[in-house]
Amino acid sequence: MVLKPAALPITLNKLPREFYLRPTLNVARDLLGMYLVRIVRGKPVAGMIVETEGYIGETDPASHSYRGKTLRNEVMFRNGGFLYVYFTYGMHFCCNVVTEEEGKGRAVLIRALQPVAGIEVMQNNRRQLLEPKPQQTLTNGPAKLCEALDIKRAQNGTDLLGNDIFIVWGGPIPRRSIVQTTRIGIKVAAEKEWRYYIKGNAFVSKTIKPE
DNA sequence: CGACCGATTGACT
DNA sequence: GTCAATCGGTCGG
Repeated sequence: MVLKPAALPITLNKLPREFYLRPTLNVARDLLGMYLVRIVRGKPVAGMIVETEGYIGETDPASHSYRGKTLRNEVMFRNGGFLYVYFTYGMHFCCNVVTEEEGKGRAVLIRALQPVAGIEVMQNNRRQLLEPKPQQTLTNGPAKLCEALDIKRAQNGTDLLGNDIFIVWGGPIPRRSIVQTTRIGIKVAAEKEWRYYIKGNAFVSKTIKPE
C-alpha cells in the first residue's frame, strides 16, 4: 500500500461552511477523498476519508437525533461544519460532521480513514507500535480513527472551520469509484443505502455486503 | 430508580 | 463464527 506524502495544503484548501450546508447524503458522498486533519502540538495528524454514513435527523430511526434535541446530541442540531463526538459501548468515541442548517439534527459519520500524516502519532495513540500490518488497522473503523486522532469528549462541538480539527480539499473521487450501500451496525432503517466508501480501498472498515 | 443496550472493537472457539 | 468489555443514554415502573 503506497501512501500519499505527508505534505498537506493545510489552511488554503479548508472546506468552507457552504460545503456542509448541503443535503447530508451529498456531503457524505463528497467527503470521500477529503482529508480529515487534527493538529496535535502544532503538527498535522491526518487521513483521507474513505468511508462515511449519513444520519438523517428526525426522519431517521437510526439517528441519535431521531427523538429530538437532548444534552447528548445538541451539537447535531447546530448548523453544518461542527464535529459531533459521541461515546458508546462504554469505551469508544465516534465522530460525525454536522450537515445542513441549524435545527436539522443531521450528520455524517466518518467510518474510516487512510492514514496520510502523523502516522507515528496514530500508532502511539492506538498502541500499535509493532508490525505486521501497521497501517491497515490504524483507522479502518469509526472508533479506531477517533483513537488514532485523539478525538474524544473534549472535541465534541469543535468548529471544523477552526484550526484544531478541519477538513481540506482532496477530491474529487471519480463517481465510478464510489460504492453506495447499506449502513453498518444498526438494527433499524437497515435497508437505507446511506453508506459510501471508496471501491477497493484497503482502509475501508469490515464490510459485509459485496460491491 | 433499575434494566436494557448501543452508529464498536479485539480476543477467542 | 461468538462474546466480553464498560458506561451513559433512554425508557419503563
